[in-house]
Amino acid sequence: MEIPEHVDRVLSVVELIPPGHVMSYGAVADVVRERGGTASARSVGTVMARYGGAVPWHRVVNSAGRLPPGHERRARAALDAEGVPFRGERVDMRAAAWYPED
DNA sequence: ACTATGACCAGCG
DNA sequence: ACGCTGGCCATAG
Repeated sequence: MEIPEHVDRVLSVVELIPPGHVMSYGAVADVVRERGGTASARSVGTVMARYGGAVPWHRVVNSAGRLPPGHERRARAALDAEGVPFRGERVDMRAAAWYPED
């Protein structure tokens, strides 16, 4: 099967996220655009839903720090193991949010 | 916490 | 190319 270009761009950004940190869908979209591609928060979510299995998808959360619907359990376990700080059910974005330097 | 509205993009006919 | 639809969103009220 065929992997579209924009999908590859999104996935390569997600791969950059270091363990112990997270990025929001919107932030990933921003980086993709900085890199000359096109993306929106929602399109990133769609890509993750379909092709996220090959990358650290659990490091991508929404801007409120909520985990992806249907994967809360697994994401929580993975993030927990990496030492990502939580505030109740949500990731503490202030402490865990990450953005690439260049 | 919940709803409503906005905005953007890929997929499909 | 074009319009339509829906999405693991964002933000304001």
